[in-house]
Amino acid sequence: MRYQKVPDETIRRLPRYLRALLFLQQRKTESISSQKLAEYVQLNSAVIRKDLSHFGAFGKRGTGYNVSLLSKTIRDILKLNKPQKTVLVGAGRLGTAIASFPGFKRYGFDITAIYDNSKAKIGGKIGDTTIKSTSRLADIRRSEIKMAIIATPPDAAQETADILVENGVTGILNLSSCYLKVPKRVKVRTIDLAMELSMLPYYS
Amino acid sequence: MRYQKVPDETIRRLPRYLRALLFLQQRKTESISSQKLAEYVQLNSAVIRKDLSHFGAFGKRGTGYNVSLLSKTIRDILKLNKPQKTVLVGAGRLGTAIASFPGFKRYGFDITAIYDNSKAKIGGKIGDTTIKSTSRLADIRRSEIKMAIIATPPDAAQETADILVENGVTGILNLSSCYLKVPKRVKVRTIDLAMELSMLPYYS
DNA sequence: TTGTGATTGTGTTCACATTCACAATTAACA
DNA sequence: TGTTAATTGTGAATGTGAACACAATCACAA
Ligand SMILES: NC(=O)c1ccc[n+]([C@@H]2O[C@H](COP(=O)([O-])OP(=O)(O)OC[C@H]3O[C@@H](n4cnc5c(N)ncnc54)[C@H](O)[C@@H]3O)[C@@H](O)[C@H]2O)c1
Ligand SMILES: NC(=O)c1ccc[n+]([C@@H]2O[C@H](COP(=O)([O-])OP(=O)(O)OC[C@H]3O[C@@H](n4cnc5c(N)ncnc54)[C@H](O)[C@@H]3O)[C@@H](O)[C@H]2O)c1
Repeated sequence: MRYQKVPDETIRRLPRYLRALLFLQQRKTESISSQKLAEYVQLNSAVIRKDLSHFGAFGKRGTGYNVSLLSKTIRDILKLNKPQKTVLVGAGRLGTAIASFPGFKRYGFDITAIYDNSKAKIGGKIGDTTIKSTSRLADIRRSEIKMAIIATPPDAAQETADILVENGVTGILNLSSCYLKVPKRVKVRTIDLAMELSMLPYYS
Repeated sequence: MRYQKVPDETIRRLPRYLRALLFLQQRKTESISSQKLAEYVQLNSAVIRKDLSHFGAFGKRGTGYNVSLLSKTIRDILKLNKPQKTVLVGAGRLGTAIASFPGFKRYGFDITAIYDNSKAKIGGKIGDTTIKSTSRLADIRRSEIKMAIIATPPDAAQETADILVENGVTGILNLSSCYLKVPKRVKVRTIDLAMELSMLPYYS
């Protein structure tokens, strides 16, 4: 697959399609038109068709897309078919909320390791997973962990990212309020809820 | 101010600038060039200059921008100068993490009301704020609350949004995994952490 | 006052993303 | 088998945002 050719915006939308498709699968819907899917995900139907066409033509004209085929295809594209082992660093309020949220499993993520640097937290458990000391963070090298979630305070985020990247992580969801410097091969998505909230009053 | 004229992307970036400026103010930095600011927020300096130019010319050529003036100006633009009273609906794991996070205050948000529909939670407290029953959610009409954070399960999100909008809310940060239908005058930002994470493996 | 070095503000160009619109294709059915 | 209605896949048109590049401006020093 030629990554260059596919727009970033397309990749960003694929999970939205997948979420809708998983919902439709629960409802035992067998096929769906781009038009109907567009309503679910609040987009123009042409966007959906063009997005999907980057990866081949798996719609049927006159009918639409087969829900389970499309769902499987998108999971393949996004590499979500095999469980993605994921590490969480920072078992604070936000980190704990994330670690105990069952919803990630549905998208193929498995939080198999949790690290924190607080004596009070190390050794404790979230669900079945024991919180380990960040002094052992480099241990992830010997696992198959490629994905990471950073939920530490901002001033610990960069050093955390450095260790993660050194030890095999190629994707980071960064929830701390600062930007990270990483090699080009590593993909970082930074979400600061305070930033997202701060946009809203402007429009009022 | 003519909202139409200013690109949405610009508004989305202003909070990033503000965050960097608040940091610089702590460091007692008096002025900053677009070039330096660009490094902090990981953007091209021309983007910053163009963004700011939509609202006037408050930079000094040869010197850069006055940090505290720019910070105040952006807060004015974003309407963050007066505390924005905010309601949280859904005091679960994510909601509790948000309600107990002190960082929102720095951007002018004040979570003055929390609602949940669980008997076990109603009457409890997060910090100084008592969790109230969603049956009383319409009470927010008599407050000055314009902003809302939805952290309920997805199937309760739409009905929650409807009540919020009916009672004066014009901005919603929606953390539940579904899209909301609201009147055009209401601005919604939907963040589903599972979606954000799902993009990452593609690039690995 | 004049020259110098830095930096803004912005017209222009370029790149990308969205929307339109329709020929091609399929399913259903008479 | 042929006709109809639906829907995809996609070239072309349109819209939007990012990057470039430089004249205008400013601080400051000689
Ligand atoms: N909670 C929110 O609503 C919210 C909103 C916006 C942004 N954030 C950001 O998310 C991050 C986490 O927020 P939170 O509310 O969970 O904070 P928190 O203080 O509750 O949790 C931080 C956790 O990180 C741990 N930690 C500190 N240094 C560490 C290190 N070097 N290595 C590993 N772990 C370390 C702490 O022991 C703690 O458990 C922060 O950067 C915060 O700015 C949070
Ligand atoms: N926790 C995460 O990491 C995470 C990640 C991605 C998405 N989400 C989404 O965020 C939302 C909240 O997640 P969570 O982990 O905090 O869930 P949670 O189950 O811990 O909390 C949900 C809370 O909402 C309350 N609630 C239920 N129905 C309600 C109603 N009608 N009105 C008001 N309150 C109601 C419940 O009593 C509970 O306190 C969910 O939609 C979830 O899909 C969470």
